Amino acid sequence: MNIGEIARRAGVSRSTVSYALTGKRPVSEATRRRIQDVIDELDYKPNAAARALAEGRTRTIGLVIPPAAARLTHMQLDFVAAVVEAAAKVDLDVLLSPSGGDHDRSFERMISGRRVDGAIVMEIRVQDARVERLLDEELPFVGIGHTARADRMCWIDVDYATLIGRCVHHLADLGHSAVALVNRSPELVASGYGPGLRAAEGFGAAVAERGIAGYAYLCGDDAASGRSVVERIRAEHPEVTGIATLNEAALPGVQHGLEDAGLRVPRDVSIVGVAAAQWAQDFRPPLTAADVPAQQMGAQAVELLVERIAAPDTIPRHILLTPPISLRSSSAPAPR
Amino acid sequence: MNIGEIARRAGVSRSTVSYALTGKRPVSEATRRRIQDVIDELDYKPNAAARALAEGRTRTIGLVIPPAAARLTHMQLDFVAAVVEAAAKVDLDVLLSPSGGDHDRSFERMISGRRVDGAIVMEIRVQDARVERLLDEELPFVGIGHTARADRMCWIDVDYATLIGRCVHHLADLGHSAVALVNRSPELVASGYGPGLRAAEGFGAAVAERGIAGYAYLCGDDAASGRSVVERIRAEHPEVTGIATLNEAALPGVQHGLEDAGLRVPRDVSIVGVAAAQWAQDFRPPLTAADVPAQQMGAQAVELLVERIAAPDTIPRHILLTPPISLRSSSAPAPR
DNA sequence: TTGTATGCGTTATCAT
DNA sequence: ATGATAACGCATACAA
Repeated sequence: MNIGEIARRAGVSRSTVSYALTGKRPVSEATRRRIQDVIDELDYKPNAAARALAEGRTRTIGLVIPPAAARLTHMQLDFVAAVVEAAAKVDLDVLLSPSGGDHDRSFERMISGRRVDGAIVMEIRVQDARVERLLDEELPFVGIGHTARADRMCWIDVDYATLIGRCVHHLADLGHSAVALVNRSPELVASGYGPGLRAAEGFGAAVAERGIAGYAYLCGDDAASGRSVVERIRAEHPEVTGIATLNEAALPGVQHGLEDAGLRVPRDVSIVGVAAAQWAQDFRPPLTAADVPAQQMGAQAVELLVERIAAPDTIPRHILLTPPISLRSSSAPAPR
Repeated sequence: MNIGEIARRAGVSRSTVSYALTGKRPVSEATRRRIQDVIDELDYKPNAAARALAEGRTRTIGLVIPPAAARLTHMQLDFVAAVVEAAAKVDLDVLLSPSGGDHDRSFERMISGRRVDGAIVMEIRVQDARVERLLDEELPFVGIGHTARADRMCWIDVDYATLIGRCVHHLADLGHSAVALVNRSPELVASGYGPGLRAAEGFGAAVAERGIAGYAYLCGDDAASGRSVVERIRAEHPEVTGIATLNEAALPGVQHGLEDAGLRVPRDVSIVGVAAAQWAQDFRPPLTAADVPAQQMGAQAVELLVERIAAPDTIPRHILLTPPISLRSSSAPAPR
């Protein structure tokens, strides 16, 4: 079923059908109805590929997610969900590309095949090949996270340096004098993962400012690693009574590890994190944390992208969020 | 950059370039090289929409996910991840459509716009408008889950009736004489959600067979509901010492609720579930559960779909999985 | 208000 | 082994 067939049955030309559909040209009420009847009868829908070819746009956006998708964190999952919902709301389809490094086939198909009108890229690294690729392909995009050269792109991010700093201050305020940072995985941070690097900075600055002892640990993004990082902290710095973290996935393991060591949260050890709100609430005990508004961010990313697609040559906008810390039950005054 | 430009610069016709690219017709080594050089130089990639239009296929599959995407369970997330990975592996792109009922715009775009060569539909209900739609549109698809008329479609599913039955038998074997089923949400089950209905059947059959007391409860897919269902169970049937569930999302709340009531797992109450393996392991205490191999299922769904796209008129294949229960730490002999 | 003709970038069917 | 050319289904500039 194509537009020609509709035109034939309605006794009009193809262009009239097309215009009746798009409304880009006035069509008399009579013929409009006649056409609509035929369309309804055969339930005709224009072919997306043909339309994309003729129109030069696909009405689709790409969403570039981390490749090891099975290990998406709650926060990442919330981003994906929010992006998909927000896109659907403005009648945009979402094409998923699981790609991290460069030269990824699905990423390349998306970009150079012009399968999408624009893209949202998750888990941006400080230097990111995908960003370079998108820039020189001149495809509109927005990052969730930003590169070192932040001015060249459109992005939305969370101010991890400040947030982890606030975690430290909160712990210091509670009287903790030795704290540890449980950062993301060694591989991720080594590859220049922005939040990891910035969290480390913020942590260093804050402990220096407060004059307390601070020890930064890298930790794999899984429960087992969380467990073992606790063992390392206990062995190397048993005086630590406060933990700041942005590693959601490790936290259940951290919790188990503390339990194994006979330590209770928050009586013996306080934990303060940066995490998705929903997740922080459901943690046990409910986690004192800077709640990252992942859903809102996903929706805003779509907004930014839509803007950018409409006006690709304006200067890139940025949004940097610094959500407040929500006090819950995982932090308490330092034990005496 | 289009194929014509490549042809011009290489001094050949467009068709020759096309054939050099697809290999569907022999091309002399000399011209092939010449063409390839031009292609590499301009890094030309064929336009996806044009190709789709000419070829009649999009090299894209649709993935229909539940609409309230923010609340995807771990198991659902694992499906999505597995599908995306498996699809990427065979150079298929994935278009996401968050749609539950019928008449969903993104679903309709996908189907009638012929944006995809086939689709994978998650969270199938016993009677499912999307399935009907796909059937009469004659678009190849496979369901994760099956309808009442299972023979008409291609699907892969988990045998919830049997698995929940096994949970009950496991509890009975441990001496529990009063058990409860924590099912999925009232809305979901009321709308004919297969796993919910089949779990209830399996539960009923098993408690009858063992001659123990069994109480089936519906429960929203969230922690708060989990908490309140425990309160209800405690109030109405305080003798219950065993819980069988397929409601992952409620389980943290169930756990909290039991704690609030001063009950410990598994000392006072045993919990046995049907859940994603990863999640069951990370639960506290590690959950005795039938581990749903979500990743494998996602990959198999893609395989089935690829098969079906290649041969749409063969009789539909089905895969019904019954993974064994993995004993972990959430189940123990009934308290005396 | 409506119709005609052309272009979008490929693939594929004829020819040669 | 290669070239011309007609689809593919729609949008739109140009005519009437």
